[in-house]
Amino acid sequence: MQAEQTIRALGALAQEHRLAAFRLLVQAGPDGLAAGALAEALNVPPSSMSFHLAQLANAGLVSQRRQSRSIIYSADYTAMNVLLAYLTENCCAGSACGPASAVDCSAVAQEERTVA
Amino acid sequence: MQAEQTIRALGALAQEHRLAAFRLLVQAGPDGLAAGALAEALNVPPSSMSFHLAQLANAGLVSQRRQSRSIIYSADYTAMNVLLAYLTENCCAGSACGPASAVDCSAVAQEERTVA
DNA sequence: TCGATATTTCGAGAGTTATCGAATCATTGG
DNA sequence: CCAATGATTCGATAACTCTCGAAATATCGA
Repeated sequence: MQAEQTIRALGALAQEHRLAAFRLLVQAGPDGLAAGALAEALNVPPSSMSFHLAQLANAGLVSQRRQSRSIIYSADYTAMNVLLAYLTENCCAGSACGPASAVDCSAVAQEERTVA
Repeated sequence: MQAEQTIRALGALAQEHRLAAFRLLVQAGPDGLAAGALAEALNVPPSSMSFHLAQLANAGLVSQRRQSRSIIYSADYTAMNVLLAYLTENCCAGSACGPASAVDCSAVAQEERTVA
């Protein structure tokens, strides 16, 4: 069941510090960032950061590797793509969802535009 | 502050019943579905369904309108696109975004650095 | 107006999540 | 081996989320 995995990923990202950490990791690229660096950047105590990183890892959104004394985290792009693919499919209901930017599902919603 | 809104949307979708409900609403299109129909389809008591629909509405992912005795919910594609756009931008950060995915983050480079 | 139907609000209980200091574990340099 | 460094686990607490029955609200049909 794909929804299971999707829910875990969504839940993992649905938190201020975790979303911020993931963003930093995405920007950092494959080199990743150490747990401590993330904690400092986000101004979160190490134990709290560790808790959040564990959630992200559990959701499969980040991977970790030890480098000397540090533990380096890096974003798992594949997992993120799986998530985006699921949401895109379930957002666009089979119709076209702009592959180039994922920002034009609007065309699908006939005139249901409730101008947010 | 875009991250705020993103977190609310992610949190709203990060729940079995709500993700399922949203999926059904997306499939239903602009016509939407009544609260009761969703409750029945998902096998969830009406009061529970109401709770979840309120969360989705609060996150701006669905809109509601009364039609006679029923209250019809429908997916807000725009909100979903905003969410996807945010995730896409924060997923791709300049590097290629996975191949075998329905999402093609290609052109979306690193133009984040905007969140407060 | 009354009764039936569709939904929401309220309230209580159970469960989960977030926080963070202290203790613990792992690795390295000397 | 020992001290220092970087990170995690533990434990307690607070805060939030989910669940769902009962009561309240809104609408319709007769």
